[in-house]
Parts: sequence; C-alpha cells; structure tokens
Amino acid sequence: MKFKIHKQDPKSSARTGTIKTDHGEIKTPIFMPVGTVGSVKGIHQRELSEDIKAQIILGNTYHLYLRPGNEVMKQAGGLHKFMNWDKPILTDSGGYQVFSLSDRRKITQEGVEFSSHIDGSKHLFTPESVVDTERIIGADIIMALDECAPYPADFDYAQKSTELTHQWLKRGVDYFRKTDPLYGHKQAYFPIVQGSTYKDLRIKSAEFIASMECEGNAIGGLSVGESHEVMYEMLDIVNHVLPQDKPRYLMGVGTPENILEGIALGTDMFDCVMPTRNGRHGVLFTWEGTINIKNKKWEKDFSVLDEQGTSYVDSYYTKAYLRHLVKANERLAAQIAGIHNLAFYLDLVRFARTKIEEGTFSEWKNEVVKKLGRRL
RNA sequence: UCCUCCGUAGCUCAGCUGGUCAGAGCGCCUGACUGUUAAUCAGGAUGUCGUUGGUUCAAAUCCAACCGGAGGAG
Repeated sequence: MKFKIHKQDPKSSARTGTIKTDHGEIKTPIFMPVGTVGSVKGIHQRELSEDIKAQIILGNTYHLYLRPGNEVMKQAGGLHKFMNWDKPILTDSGGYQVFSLSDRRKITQEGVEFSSHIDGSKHLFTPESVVDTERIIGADIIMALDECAPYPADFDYAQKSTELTHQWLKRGVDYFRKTDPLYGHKQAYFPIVQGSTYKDLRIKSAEFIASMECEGNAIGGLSVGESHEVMYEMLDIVNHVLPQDKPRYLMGVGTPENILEGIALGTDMFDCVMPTRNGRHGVLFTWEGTINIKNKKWEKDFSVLDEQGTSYVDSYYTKAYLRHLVKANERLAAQIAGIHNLAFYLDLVRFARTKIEEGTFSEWKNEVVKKLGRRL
C-alpha cells in the first residue's frame, strides 16, 4: 500500500491524496460503505461499483469468522473472490464487537473470549488469531484488535484499556510482520488510537500508535456517545500527533457533517453504517438536509427523490413512491434508500476532494454544513 | 315467528363472579440510529365500551326494550 498526498487545504488540515493497493487506487478523503458479512446490506456489488462508485468497502472479521467461517473463506480464495468484488477491502478486527457485544465477551491480557451471538459457542480472539483470520479474509487493509471502550469511561478504566490495546498492538504488529498474505496481493496493517475522551491518553496513544510505523493509522473509540465537540477535539489532538504522510482513518463516523468536519481536521478515511441503516429506516441524506421519508408530508409528493442526487434512483423514483415502499415494509425501499444514501456519501467526499483541490474547501464546508443539519 | 351468539380505539379482539376496567396487537403519527446482534428500537394520539331506560353508593360488566350483524329451528 502506498499513500501520496496531492493537495493541502490552506485554511484547514484537509488534504487530498491517493492510496494505492493491489486492488486499485483509492482517492482520499474517502467514505467506505460497510459490508459486515460480505454484503453491503441490500446493495448489489454492481450497484456499489457502477451507481454508488464505492472505491473500497468494509468487511468484519468477527462476523465473517463466525459465518461463513475460515474454512469456507479459505476455499473461496478470500473475500474478494467470494463476494466478487475486485476493488479494495478493509476488514475491521472485531474490536467494535468488544464494545457492542460487551455482554457476550470477557477481556483478558491474552485477548477476548466471545460467545457467539449466533449459536453461543465460545471463541478466543487474540491479536495474533485476528491477523490469521484477516489473512484468510484477505482484505487490502486489516485492522488491529483493540478495545473500543464504552462512553463514559472513568480515567482509570480508560487508561488500562488503552494500555491493553497497545500491548495487543505490539503483539499484532510483530505477528503481522512474521506472516505472509495468502492470495498474492499485499495487505496493510492499521493500528488504532484509543484513549476515550482524555486528552493525555489520546496523545500518548497516538504517539505509541505512530511509533509502530504502520502504513496507515486509525482513530477508534469515538462517536460512542460523547458530544460532537468532544469528538472533534479528540480528533484534532490525535491528528496533530499521527504522521502527516500516512492516511488517517476515523472509524465508524459518521453523519455527513461529522465527515466534513473530520476532513477539515485532517482525516482521510471514514466508514459508517448510517447511510445504509438509516436508509432502511426511511431517512435520506441530501445536500439540503435530512428527509424522513416516512413523514406524512411526503405522502402525495410526486417529485423525484432528490433533484441534486447523482444516482439513477434519485430521478427514477418519487418521494411518494419511496414513502409507500418504506411504509409497506418492502425490500425495495431499503435498496433505493441505500443506493441514494451511499451515492450521496460518495458524492459528499468527492465534492470535498474537488474543493480541496481548488483551495476553497473551508468556505465550502462551512456553507454546506449549515444545510446538511437541517430537517426537511 | 322463535331460539342462540355477538356488537369495546381505524382493524382484530381482551376485559364481563359490578368498584385503578378504558386495555393489547396491528395500523396511524413522531422520534432514535455513527468500526451493523438493528428490514430494529422507543414514544404518542384516538374510544359518549351499539342505543335508550332501569337496579345500585358505583355499570363496558347485572336487568329490560330497541337497533344492527352472524348462525340455527320452523
């Protein structure tokens, strides 16, 4: 993997760049659709590629390890072949599941013991075993096992948790460097900054993560309940410590506004379930603000879905029709809304790149953010 | 003509040994959702309990008549 910065915004930390992988280039800043179990929910790979123009998508190690499991994944020749997606893939390690499935796991120095949410069976994830599984899945970028601490976390807990994540990271990096990819393409290993909402911890963590000299770095443990102000503050602090010449990935974020602010603070990569999940639940993101298509006000609105939208669904379907589909609980609703929202997110970062290249990002961002937060 | 059963929220119904009995599910309206245990979750509105009388301190609940519906017997 290679990262090259093209242009730095004069008034913010925003920058454009290119990540080169063996499965093609990624233009940054980028948003990465989430495809947890080898599928971006409700979206065909063809739509993902042709309509949404996704450059890279996510998979999840915990979920793919449990199902279909490493045997199937290995025989399939890795996730790219299995799901027939030949562009880049990034896999999360299961660190988020340490947080979201906290009642089903036990953390030790060694790793995390999970009881499967599918059949209750017990499994041990260690920094090393996660690398093994991620080798088998074969993503271009693979994440280190971390603990995503809950919010709020008291200082003592946050400190111990961050230290544990660092110890795991050391082991994970060592193991990663001793092992080889399985399918002939290179893989990059990204460590993850933790530290909860404590500045000192965040700085120490970012310094430790930077010292590992990996090809890219991630910021985790944010957008777990803290205010946006705190999130931006932590992100700003961390991004000033993490190396300039490597991509920075803010995990799990966020709203369109979060992403633009994150870009302004020097972040290059984002992922979030929001466009797909909220889409399934009837929420559409647009340049003018957010639409809850279930609202009665759209019942007889036969205008197109989104006049400023660039995906084919935006002009192909009407608001009244999508409202009907959502209310009737039709699968097609999730597909249409998912395509629209993901295409919007990819448009959002594409515009951001253009504005950075033109040197007008900051002004543009401040104007756009005002509208993005509105409720239509 | 007679007999039986039924009439409670928009829908399907629970409550009917009289006193937190005005309820549920669905629908409707609204909100939440940030490295997906989530086509999920949460909240809200709505009723002259068929009608009219009666018994009682108190009736959706007991009695009578009537109206409407279903079934049965002739």
